[in-house]
Amino acid sequence: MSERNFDGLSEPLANRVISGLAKIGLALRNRAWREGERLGLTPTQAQVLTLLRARAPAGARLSAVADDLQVRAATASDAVAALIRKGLVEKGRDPVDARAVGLSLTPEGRRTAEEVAEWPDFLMRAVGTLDESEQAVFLRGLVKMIRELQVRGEIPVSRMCVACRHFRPNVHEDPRNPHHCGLVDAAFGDRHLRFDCPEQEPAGPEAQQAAWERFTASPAAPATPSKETP
Amino acid sequence: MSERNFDGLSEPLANRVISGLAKIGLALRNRAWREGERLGLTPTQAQVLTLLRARAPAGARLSAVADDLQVRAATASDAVAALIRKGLVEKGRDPVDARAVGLSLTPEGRRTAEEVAEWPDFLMRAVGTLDESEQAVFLRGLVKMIRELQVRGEIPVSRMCVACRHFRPNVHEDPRNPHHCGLVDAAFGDRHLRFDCPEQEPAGPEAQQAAWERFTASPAAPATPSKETP
DNA sequence: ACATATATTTAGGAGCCCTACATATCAAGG
DNA sequence: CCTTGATATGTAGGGCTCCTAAATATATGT
Repeated sequence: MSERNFDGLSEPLANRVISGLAKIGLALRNRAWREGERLGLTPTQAQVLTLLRARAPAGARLSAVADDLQVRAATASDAVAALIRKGLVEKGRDPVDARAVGLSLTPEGRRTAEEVAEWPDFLMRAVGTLDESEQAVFLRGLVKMIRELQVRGEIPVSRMCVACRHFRPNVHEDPRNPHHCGLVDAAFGDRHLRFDCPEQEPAGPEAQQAAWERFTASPAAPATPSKETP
Repeated sequence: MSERNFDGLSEPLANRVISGLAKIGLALRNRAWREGERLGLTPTQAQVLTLLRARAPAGARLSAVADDLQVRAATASDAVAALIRKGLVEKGRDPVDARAVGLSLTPEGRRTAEEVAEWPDFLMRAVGTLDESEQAVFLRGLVKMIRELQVRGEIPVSRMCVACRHFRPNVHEDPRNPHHCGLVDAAFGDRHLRFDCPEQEPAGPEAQQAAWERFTASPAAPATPSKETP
């Protein structure tokens, strides 16, 4: 009677995942346009402010901004010029390399950046409809995808835990907090993994690879305790 | 000694999820800029082509395009004008409403749209690093988030399974295929949920709510058999 | 010192995205 | 039929986003 095979007639699962991600990406950008109007900011400018806020107080070079935003240096230069016109960003020459400029937020830029940081609140509620373990699995999935993109050179590397020299995955018994951060000397779980940790220090390629294998070896979150007993 | 509490010192989990989603959204858009150059398309134009491809052969009105892209009608009009100049899109008056324009792809537009559909392949590989059950949980999470955004009016409603009158969640025993689609009369699972099913017919508000409750009542996929042992 | 590489800026061009404002058309009511 | 108000689209103008190409200044290596 009714036993058709949906797996046969539908496109790969990954297609649907991507279309969902695209929908959220679109929502984020369009939200940024609308919110930005209140503050006189465009999405790109807002991203620059956010980046400089994350990098404060050290600041960042123009080329670092361009890299992070995945645009050409010329585009980044435009956006920064607009922000300087608005009094939100300052530039100063880098003492060690006179070609480079060091960008930093003005006090008003700092205030504005704080406001920008609240834009994604509308998504917070949506993420909040997932229970904690769903969120953890979801985050782990994002980490896996983003790392793959970074390894392939599709997107710029960011300061992820999984590429950090202090990251020691799956070293604890507690299934909720199996990993360890050597820097703060504390156990943590998938749900704590960061994409942009200010303290991150990249590990060497082999160490990174080894940690990655150990990280991905055990299935997911607190779902299944590992098979191996040390 | 070393038992610090990471939950206490880190930001809410949802923040990290959002920052990951933002990274992927950024990657998608910047990828679109770069790929678009080959075909002489901008991201917005590409989205219009993709939408018209999905809506073929019926076509779509300009206002529908604007809605879907979450931009003002004027912006959509601009983008469409560019596509018409390039010979990829045609417009004809709608027979029932002489104010409206019906947009459709030209043969060349159709070809171009096929190429555009392949852009997200770079993400396919990234999604592919998740195993099937991870992907299913991930997709389910996206569905929950996107539905929440739609219910709140934060993003335009799309033709999602979970809002369809043919959707009957959790009616089968098979944990891999617990749902049923009344239209094709077949069982399916979380991994088959669509965001833009061409056949979707919206259910009434109460029916939608009831289906949603039944859908979210059971935890996730076959991913977490934590307590029950078959 | 001299070529080459790097960091940034400028110029020019198509397009994005908005707000206003202008048309055309529909749907109702008188 | 003929206003009135809502709807569907288009035009104009402005600031920005993006790009490439080309200029400028500085660093680095031989």
